[in-house]
Amino acid sequence: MESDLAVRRLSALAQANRLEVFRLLVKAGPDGIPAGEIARTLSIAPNTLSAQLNLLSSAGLVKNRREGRSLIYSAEFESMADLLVYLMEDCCQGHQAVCAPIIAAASQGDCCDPSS
Amino acid sequence: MESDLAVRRLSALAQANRLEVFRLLVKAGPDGIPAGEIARTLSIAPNTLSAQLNLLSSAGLVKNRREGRSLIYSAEFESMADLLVYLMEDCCQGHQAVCAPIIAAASQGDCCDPSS
DNA sequence: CCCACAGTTCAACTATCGGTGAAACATGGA
DNA sequence: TCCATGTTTCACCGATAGTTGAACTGTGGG
Repeated sequence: MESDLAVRRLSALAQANRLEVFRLLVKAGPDGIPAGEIARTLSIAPNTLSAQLNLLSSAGLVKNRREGRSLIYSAEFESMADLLVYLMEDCCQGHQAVCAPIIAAASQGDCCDPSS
Repeated sequence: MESDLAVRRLSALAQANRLEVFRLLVKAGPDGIPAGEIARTLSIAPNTLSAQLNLLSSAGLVKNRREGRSLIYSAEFESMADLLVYLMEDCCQGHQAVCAPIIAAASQGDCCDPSS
């Protein structure tokens, strides 16, 4: 990934509302959530939320599809994975303090089960 | 980790200069680099860099020690690990698209060797 | 003690960001 | 066709971030 794109994704996540929105969408999974429901859930004005979703979308962290009158937003899981891999890429020049806890967390089921 | 702290760390990394500085320090390892050398390496004015380092420092991503006339900065690897774990925590509600590539990257030696 | 060097702090400027109200657009039902 | 619903777009405002020049602190050498 290019440094520029990493900065755009990091700054897309570097705001309380957007981080909450993204985490909500991540929890929701591939099915996603309509914009209006996100707005009600997080108590964000619809127009404000729309701007935030636009930003997340142009950073490639979120996508949307229309379903009737609703726009369903969902997380772009691969982009998120790219970002995390990028942040870890140059982490371990002979010392494992960075990655070891992450692998441990993943292996202990804090995240997904690596055995499947 | 609290959401507030995650936002502070993400926004500390969400800027081209600071992301480069942090990655440089990560590559440098625990020994760290003097502020002046960082400034020369990345062509950043010393006072500008100082402000950036302050921000990274107050986010807990960087620490410094004095050595003679130099201030040696180094990455806080545990904080970085905390942040990455936080971003992965709620990632996998029944689907593994997020974490699988990360574990794969770590296992394939893109990061550190998980076997040791 | 004085000076040079390494960094930091301060004040100021500009640019960008996040939020709001009003209006517009898109879709589906009566 | 008209209207209600769901969402976006636009213009604007206040607040915050990043950079710069100037002055300051702290350390070591002669």
